[in-house]
Amino acid sequence: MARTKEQNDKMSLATKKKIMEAGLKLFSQKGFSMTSIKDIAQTAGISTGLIYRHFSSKDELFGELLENTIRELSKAIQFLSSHVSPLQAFAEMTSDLLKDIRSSEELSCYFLLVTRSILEEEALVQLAGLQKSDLSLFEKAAELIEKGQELGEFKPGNPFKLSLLYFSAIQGMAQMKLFMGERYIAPEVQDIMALLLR
Amino acid sequence: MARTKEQNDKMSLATKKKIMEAGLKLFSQKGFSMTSIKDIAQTAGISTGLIYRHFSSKDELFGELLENTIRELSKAIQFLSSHVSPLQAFAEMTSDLLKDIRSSEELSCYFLLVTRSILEEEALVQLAGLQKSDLSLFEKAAELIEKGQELGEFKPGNPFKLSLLYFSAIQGMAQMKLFMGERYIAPEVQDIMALLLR
Amino acid sequence: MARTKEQNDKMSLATKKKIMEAGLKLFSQKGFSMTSIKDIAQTAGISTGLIYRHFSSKDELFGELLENTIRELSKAIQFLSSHVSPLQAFAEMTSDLLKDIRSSEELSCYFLLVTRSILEEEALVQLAGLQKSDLSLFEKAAELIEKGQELGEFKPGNPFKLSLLYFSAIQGMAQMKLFMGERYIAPEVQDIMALLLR
Amino acid sequence: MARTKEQNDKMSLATKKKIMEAGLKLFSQKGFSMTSIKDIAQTAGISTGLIYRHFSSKDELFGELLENTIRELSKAIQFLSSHVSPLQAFAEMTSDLLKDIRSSEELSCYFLLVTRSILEEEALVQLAGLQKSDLSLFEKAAELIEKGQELGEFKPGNPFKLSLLYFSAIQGMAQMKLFMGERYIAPEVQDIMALLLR
DNA sequence: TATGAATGAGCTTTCATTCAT
DNA sequence: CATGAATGAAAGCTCATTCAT
Repeated sequence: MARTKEQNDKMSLATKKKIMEAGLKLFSQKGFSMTSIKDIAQTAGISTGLIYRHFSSKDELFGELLENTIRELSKAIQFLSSHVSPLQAFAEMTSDLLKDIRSSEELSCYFLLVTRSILEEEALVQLAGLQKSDLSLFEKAAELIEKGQELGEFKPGNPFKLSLLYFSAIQGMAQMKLFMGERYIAPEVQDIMALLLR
Repeated sequence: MARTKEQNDKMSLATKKKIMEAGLKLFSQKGFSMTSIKDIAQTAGISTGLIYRHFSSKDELFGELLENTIRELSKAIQFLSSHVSPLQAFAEMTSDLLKDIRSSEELSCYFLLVTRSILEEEALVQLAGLQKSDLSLFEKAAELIEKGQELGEFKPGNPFKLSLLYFSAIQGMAQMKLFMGERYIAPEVQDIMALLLR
Repeated sequence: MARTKEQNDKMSLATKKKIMEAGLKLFSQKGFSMTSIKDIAQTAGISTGLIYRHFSSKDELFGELLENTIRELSKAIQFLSSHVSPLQAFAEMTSDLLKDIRSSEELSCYFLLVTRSILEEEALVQLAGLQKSDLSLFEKAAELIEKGQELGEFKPGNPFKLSLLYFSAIQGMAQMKLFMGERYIAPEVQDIMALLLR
Repeated sequence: MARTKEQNDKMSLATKKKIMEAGLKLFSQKGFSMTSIKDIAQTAGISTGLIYRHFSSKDELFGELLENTIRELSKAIQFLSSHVSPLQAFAEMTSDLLKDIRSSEELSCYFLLVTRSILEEEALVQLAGLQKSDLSLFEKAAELIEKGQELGEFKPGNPFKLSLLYFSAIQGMAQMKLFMGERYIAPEVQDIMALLLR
């Protein structure tokens, strides 16, 4: 008879994953408008029509990728909150982020996807959720910074402002890496930490 | 004949200026693909056809704006080089850049235009020129940093790497400002300088 | 081997019948272009692929339904010819057609299918056959009308023209019924017969 | 300088008229789905893109044509209402409609457009308005029939039912004409009037 | 035989670009 | 020089059809 349901599900899932990987890569590299459905299909090695079996529109695909981003950011929030020493938490997070940036891997793409999605006005609906999520990341970080300031490890000043300073710098690094490619030389953890420590 | 040649030239120049201002504003706000020629014409208060008397294509308009950016960056390079104290040079440049970012003014737009132009693959031709110009900015800055290191003012380490660190952070700030709008709180000069000083 | 040839044939036949019923219903309700193969498959309770085991294309399915229509019309022709009294023949046929229209049943669908197939230019091939068949229906009816005129029962005038008048009206009723649904009030037999009688 | 505003308006109006004529012809002949924007553009002798300068979508073009139809039907209603003798009113209207059908002219197309729009589920919004308008035509006609019945000119029976009978027949004629083309022989006024008179 | 994932041609729609005025 | 109507290539999306299982 036909394929079994499990076989179909497996195929379907594999295809969806291919599409999302291609989408993440292309959207974060070229932006929403510059990335065509055909591009994504070619990168994923499938036909254009097949994308519409998994996502009802280009916007929806983009939206789902953004939601993933939110989820990834939430994980980072969790990570920050669950650590005891603010200093250690930031050091580890910075180390992870720089590693990602160096290797241009997924999280780095996510960071840029966020940036792009904001600059392009697509996805206005998701944006609300995204900005909130992003802000709450900044706020969680700010709380940690405040705790660090009490411990005398972090430099004094408005903790939220310092949080923004930190993430702006990280974002700039991801962008620059994408811009310069192999010629980019990523900084060391302590270079970034200098923004926060006394 | 009604108007004199000079009058025509003056009008022509004024029109071109209007187009470039509109282009800079829209491209840096919405990105290359999201900005239509009609948008630019409306913002400039002229007809679409007139744009093509001054620029042979949308790409060319974009390219010319990029070239302007390069020129602006060159000025920054000049500024850096002509100052005696590296520390003072960086402090002043940082102050200027942060001021621009705070007020979202022209130079800030230029910065984002560069970023966008890199992410969108339009303007591949100009890119080469831009990257070179950009790199030369980074290199000039690196030279200054090196000098500063010799004077014991700057922290030790690969000067080019520190230069990248500095400009990445600046770029991240500009992006974040655009993202968050009024909610963004720009850092102080010494917060940024912490990246470079011991 | 599991099933016998006969069992397979029976299943096959049952499937084909289900497809044709679904096709007739949907094509006459929504028209050729608005009806998708997926629609038909779902209505028939089978997979899309299976339709192509029975019909080589959507057009062919439509064509076969049209051929059925021709066959139905032929039966009406036979019916007309075999009756002695032209008056009685028309009265009975009219009664049957109005009954169909009132109940929106199969023959009514067929009528509309014909109409639709003519308006949509699909099925150009079948059309030839259909028009011929249709014309021959009109001609048979015309012959009967002529006979009725000789008997003094029908009004004088070009018999073919009267035949067209009659079938045009019937077709209009079918259409109007579909249009208005429950709000439609079908006429009585004698209302239609007034077109033909003195 | 440029074209004057009047010249532009004239060109614009002429183009819009060409589009609407092509649309009316093709939609009523082939139906909404079978008619492509390319078809309309070719028939109108313009480019596809130009259609979108006058109508924001295919649906809107169709909708505007439907609104025209409503307006035409309203005129017919006015015509009916303003005449003194019901008999004369119907005779004249019938004469006009048959003339249109014979020459396949505009009003005939409008009639079929209505029919098609109902069969295809596009234009659901307009449909409400259309059906109401159509019904009010039937009701106006019914009133006239009732008056005629009081004068003893029209046959007895439910006036609304007779009204439907009349318009169904007219609609059937229009359809048949389109179907058979030159081979169609239209009936005389009194042939149709036989539906209503004693 | 039966399934539904996968394909790709073709449709609607957008927009950079041209050109008559 | 200035306009905006007109063009047509290219994008997003649909759906008849194929094919591996």
